[in-house]
Amino acid sequence: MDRFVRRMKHYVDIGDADLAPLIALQHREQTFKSGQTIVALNEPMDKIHIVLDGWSLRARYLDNGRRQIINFQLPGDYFDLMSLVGARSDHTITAATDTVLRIYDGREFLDIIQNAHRLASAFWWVTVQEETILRQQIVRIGRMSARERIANFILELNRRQNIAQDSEGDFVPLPVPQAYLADALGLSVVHISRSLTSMKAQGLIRTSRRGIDIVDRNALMELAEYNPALMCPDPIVIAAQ
Amino acid sequence: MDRFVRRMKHYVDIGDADLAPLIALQHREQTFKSGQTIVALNEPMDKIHIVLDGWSLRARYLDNGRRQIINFQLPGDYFDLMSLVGARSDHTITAATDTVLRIYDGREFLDIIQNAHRLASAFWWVTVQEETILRQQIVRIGRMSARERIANFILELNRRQNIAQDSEGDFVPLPVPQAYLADALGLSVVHISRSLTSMKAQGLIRTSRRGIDIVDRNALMELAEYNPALMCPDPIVIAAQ
DNA sequence: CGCATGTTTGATAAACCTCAAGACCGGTGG
DNA sequence: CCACCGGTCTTGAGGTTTATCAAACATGCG
Repeated sequence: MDRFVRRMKHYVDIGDADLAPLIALQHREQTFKSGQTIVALNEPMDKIHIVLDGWSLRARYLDNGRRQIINFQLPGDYFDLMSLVGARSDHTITAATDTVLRIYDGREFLDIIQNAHRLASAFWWVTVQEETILRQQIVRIGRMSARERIANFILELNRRQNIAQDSEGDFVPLPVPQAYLADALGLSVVHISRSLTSMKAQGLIRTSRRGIDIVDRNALMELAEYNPALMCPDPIVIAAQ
Repeated sequence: MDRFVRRMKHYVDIGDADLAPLIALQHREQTFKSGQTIVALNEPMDKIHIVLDGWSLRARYLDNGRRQIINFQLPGDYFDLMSLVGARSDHTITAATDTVLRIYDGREFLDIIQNAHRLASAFWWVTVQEETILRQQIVRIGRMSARERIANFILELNRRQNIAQDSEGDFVPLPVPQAYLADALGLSVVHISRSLTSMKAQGLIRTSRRGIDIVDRNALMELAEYNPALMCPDPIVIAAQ
């Protein structure tokens, strides 16, 4: 529950008392092996998932083996409004690494938040954040060069990671191969590799097997035209009724 | 209210009685000239907008004059979850054509839907649809060729238009210049023009000053890998509590 | 060590962009 | 009614970015 609670508290002034009904709500945990499907295309979504450990991803597959990764879910992420209205999934959700999920029943979850306005507020925030991330992804792949996309994406991952674990580090764990980056950013693996190499040569970042080190954050932010304020709007909570 | 109600009824089995509180809710109408800013970047969002006539658009601007249009709002569209939690806008909203909006106060709107679960359900559906549109936009610009993007986008506009006016036509009004298409699809105006020309030559579409005619829908759908079922999930309503 | 998986590098090709000029079109004023 | 004007669309030529293919190189693991 840890990182998830930390994240909600980051958005909303919510106390343990408010969270109690959620904690009391029945749930189960399930582990998925890397590559395993969590929610298949067109499957009715009636469960709420929360990532406890690992990364999952949303993606759509085109012919010619093309894949577009819509976004990644990091620990603390992953709650889906669609589950609350019982829609069918318009994309696939897959474990990007070995992943541990906490799973609630959508119907029961809905009952809880309908009667706990502070909690509802918190989940609206999560949904707002999710939309912001989608919009940012559109800007990235629509109008940015390869290097800009990568810089921007690294900074976003860093920001999300730091929120989830309440830290301030400059290291961005990247537990997936570069091919995943490619499919997220609409580029080829080869070009990702070349761009990373040039960014390393320029002293912007360092890479290792486990992730990326931000060396020159200012330069990276300039390259990425990254404005964290736009990614993480101030928590302004509408008081519960 | 027309097209907006029609749209909600398309998603949710909602009667006039359910809609009554919304209709009774105080609101105003406002007209924006083409190009006028409706919501500025970083402005607190405390109002709910509904497009009565015209198109508006969400966009982000980068340096070098680059613009990425995130999506268009057509008549009947445009409700923003962000307004309900009082977040600041992370993008600009602009009138793409002369536009008439119906505007509610976010706080009052929230009170209404918190006490009308069927109505809340309907708005969740609208939000789910919005997210679906964002995801589709990501797939388009991330992994599709220029012609595929255009084909896909035309079909989506056509679908949305048909839902809003409960029609089945093959004509897609396009009240904005091709430069807008370019900024939405992450392409240059020149390449948009060339691609449209080649699609006309191939007998897929016809163009006129006012819009695009779908000539060979099947071929267009194949080119676009377009699956309407993924764009418009079946309305499965969770019964109001 | 040998294998599978992932990354880097090189060479070539395709897609798309930019710049620039010309054509079209709708509206406006004479 | 015509001429002109601004905005938009089209076409051409040449350049840049990115993709593709293929091979070499690393790395982790049994």
